[in-house]
Amino acid sequence: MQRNLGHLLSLAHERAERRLSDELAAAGLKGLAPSHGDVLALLFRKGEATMHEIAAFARRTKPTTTILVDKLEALGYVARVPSTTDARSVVVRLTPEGAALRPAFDAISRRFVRFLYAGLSREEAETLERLLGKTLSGTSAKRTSNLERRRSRL
Amino acid sequence: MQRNLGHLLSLAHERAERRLSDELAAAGLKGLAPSHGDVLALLFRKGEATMHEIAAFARRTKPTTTILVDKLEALGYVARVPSTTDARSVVVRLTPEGAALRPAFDAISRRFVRFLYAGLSREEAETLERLLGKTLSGTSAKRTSNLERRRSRL
DNA sequence: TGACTTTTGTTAGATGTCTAACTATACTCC
DNA sequence: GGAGTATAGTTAGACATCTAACAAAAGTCA
Repeated sequence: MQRNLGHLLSLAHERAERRLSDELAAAGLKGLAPSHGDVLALLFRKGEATMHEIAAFARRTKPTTTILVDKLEALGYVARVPSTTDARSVVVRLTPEGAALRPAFDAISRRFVRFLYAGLSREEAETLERLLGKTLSGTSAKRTSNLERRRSRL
Repeated sequence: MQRNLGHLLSLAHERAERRLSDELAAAGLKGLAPSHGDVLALLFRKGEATMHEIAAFARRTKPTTTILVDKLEALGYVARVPSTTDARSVVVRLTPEGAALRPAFDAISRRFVRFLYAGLSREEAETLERLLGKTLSGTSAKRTSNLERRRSRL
């Protein structure tokens, strides 16, 4: 049990998460977790997104997404706007304060990638990604489909 | 950001955790999380352990370990016994009920390993482990040392 | 058109996790 | 041997996360 794949996966994942949290904190975004970063990353890319889209992108459940966006909204980085095309739907947009985070975020992202791949040659990195991808195939990789799976059991 | 190592690591880790939770639930241990499994795994191996040893093995903080053991104790699987050699210390032992879980645990463990390595040849598995290990080196891998690091900053 | 189902998002409650702070015991060293 | 430091665990409080249950709007279809 000591050096198997499960253990290595845990270690690697925890290491990555912690690094990201530390980077976020160092950038003055002390309260933010990696998940909040995912939300912002999507908004930087798309400008705006519904709760549903954010949940799918960040691979979190809808309740979790609600809380994630609540926090970003409380911090003034995003705003909820009612959708004009679907009254059930909420559109989340970056505020000017949120948009201003982009340069810091891009820097964090670059440093994080450098951190992750440190010590690996390009070929090793590709092999690692390929093999990791291989273990993933065969199972649904999206959180959403996990939810569906569970639901469909009933 | 979409197919990088960080993302793959998240997916692989979440997939593994979920599988383990599902296995635990399927074995009738519905309330138990993978961390509880780590505690039990150590006790199966060593018979008994202090809170400190459990924390190190499971790579959780001491408060988390307290709560983990609280739950296992409430479920009747372990018991806290005061240490005879160190009055500060607590020794955690398996109860007969806890010891009875062992066969089910071993089965889960075997199935989990099979699940993790499914689709990988032996050579691929070794390569994956080696590369994953390589990304890990250079950073402290133990949770405990993270705590130390933080403390020593002050 | 109206009933049934699906989808969107929130609320409620639980849980594992963390940091900070505390108590109590053990260790160190002059 | 007593003061200062280190170590073992717990408590308190916060937070991200999940499942279950809900409200409201949209889609489906006879």
